[in-house]
Amino acid sequence: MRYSESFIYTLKEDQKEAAIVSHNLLLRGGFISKLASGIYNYLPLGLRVIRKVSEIVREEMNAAGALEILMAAIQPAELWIESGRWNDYGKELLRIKDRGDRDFVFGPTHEEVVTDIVRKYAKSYKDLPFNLYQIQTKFRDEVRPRFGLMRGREFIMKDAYSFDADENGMDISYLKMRDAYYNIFRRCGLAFRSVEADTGSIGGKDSEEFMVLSKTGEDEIVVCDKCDYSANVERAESITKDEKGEELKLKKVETPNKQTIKDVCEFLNADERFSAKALVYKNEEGKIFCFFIEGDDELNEIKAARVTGSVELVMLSDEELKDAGLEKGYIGPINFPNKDIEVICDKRLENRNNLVVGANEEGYHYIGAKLHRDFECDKIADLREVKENELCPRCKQGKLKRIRGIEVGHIFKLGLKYSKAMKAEFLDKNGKTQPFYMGCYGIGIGRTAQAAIEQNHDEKGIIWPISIAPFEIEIVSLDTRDDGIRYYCDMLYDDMINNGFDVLYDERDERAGVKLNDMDLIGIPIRVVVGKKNFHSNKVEVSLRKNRDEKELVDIDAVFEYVMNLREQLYKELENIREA
RNA sequence: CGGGGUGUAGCGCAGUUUGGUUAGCGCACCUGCCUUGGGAGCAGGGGGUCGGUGGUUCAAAUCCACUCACCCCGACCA
Repeated sequence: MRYSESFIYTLKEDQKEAAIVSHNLLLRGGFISKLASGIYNYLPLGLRVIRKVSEIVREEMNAAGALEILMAAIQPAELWIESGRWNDYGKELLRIKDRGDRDFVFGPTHEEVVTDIVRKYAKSYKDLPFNLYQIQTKFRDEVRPRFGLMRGREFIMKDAYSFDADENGMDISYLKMRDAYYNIFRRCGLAFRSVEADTGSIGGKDSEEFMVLSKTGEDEIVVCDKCDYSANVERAESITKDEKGEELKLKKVETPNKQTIKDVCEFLNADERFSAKALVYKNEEGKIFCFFIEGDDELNEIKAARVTGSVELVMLSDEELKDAGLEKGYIGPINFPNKDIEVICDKRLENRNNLVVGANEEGYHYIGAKLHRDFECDKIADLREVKENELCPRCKQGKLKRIRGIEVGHIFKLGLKYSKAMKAEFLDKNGKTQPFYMGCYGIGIGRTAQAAIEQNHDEKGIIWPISIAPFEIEIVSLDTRDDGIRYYCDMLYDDMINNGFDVLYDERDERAGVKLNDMDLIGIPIRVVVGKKNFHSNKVEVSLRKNRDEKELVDIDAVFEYVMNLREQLYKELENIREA
């Protein structure tokens, strides 16, 4: 593409609306433009990147045996009612009506539609397994869109759905996708890691998220420094060294005006780890739960929601606590005052021989309390948030670290959830009707592109991995009025284009600084600069975006080959990128 | 949805506290000259009615009310 014939508009100044580098650079480089909150237009440069990422995804999906389809973006409400998600999905689901007042949704995901397609056609075990995927625009009416393409409301996603005859088959399909994902993110030049994940509202059994490691990531993940254990904090577990403590007699003590765990423990001269604090939540149906965890632990709300089978948990207000008959600051598990509230204890409490707990009476606590001796609860579960440096639950030796990541992909084993709800069935060898075992696999295309910038940039701009750069090579002509230089540049450009390479040729009548700075901002990996300075000695300058200090003067006749080698080398480097 | 903040030209901003001529600056854009290896210079020029609506006033970007949009922090997801 010749620059003068392109549609590239760069900005010198940082964009106010961008809170993170990658968003700022996408805007400044003229890759995207905002239309509304969380809704963006892809300009030529941005679209090229989206296409590059999509193509890598497509190649790897196809290589894994998946079949590309394209489903309708607008879906009838009936399917969502059938799956039960018309109610469960909530406000994030964009609902629209047609002229006949019939309900539709703009698809945020396609489990329902794909299941509907499959149940119509695939009737025999002989058809299985298969995996259908698409790359398509989705819409989720996020409460808080932010960071450009990172969390848009309208976004491009690759979603794949596997169908198998049995659980074993599903596991194999899942592993195939897992492999494909490793290939995809590696080819995109990203430092990433796959982590155990919570399944969230989509439901299902196992699931893993693919995280691009970045300080600005919205997700926190826990990794072991010895083995390959890694998990989203939402689900991470750990081994803690438990001291049981001395077994003491239960005793009620006065604790006037001491409501927080810290105050109480200080007052009683007790270790916070030997106390149980109460956290009271209600779920979407208004059902109330009281969780007891150790005084210095944090409740992991995701785990808590899963244990209670809730979609969402909200903390009770002071007033609601009072209405429930609970004494704020003094809530304890002994003689718990409200039988309608489910009481759940963190499993760590089982290991303590003496605990400080509230007495359900203003101004009093118990000391020396012990689970199963002095009190019982409805459930015991893992409720706590993992802390840094605790022991790895897998190798039992490494220490856990908390780092941040950007979730660019997510794979799930769905099992029978949708096939049962929507009666998607086939006949097995014995002529028996069976529901499909399903899996679903997503990749955020735009998010992946932006994550690449977050990971690869400097103060001048983007440093694209060659595989997803809008162009692989740029030719900058610094003396556009010199006939010899123009003739040479035109030739070189034509040569490269005719050989199928992606080249941006800057032949604008601008000063050198303007052109070079624009190119640095846009971030094209290989740069060829042709100017008087070297051209008269039959040389041009070639350099890489990622290392501008190493400029090579190449003989004008050898440039084509030199650049082709560089290009090949850059692609090869991607193959060597390891999982972070 | 709760909390905080911002809306003045395509982008970045000043002006608003204390109402008062044709609303200003930088970048970008157009014309000409000049310049051409890291965002040049000179001269000339086009573009906004100050997010919207209503009000107060002789007079509103500026004061008041309502409203909309956007951004940031929290609970959800690719």
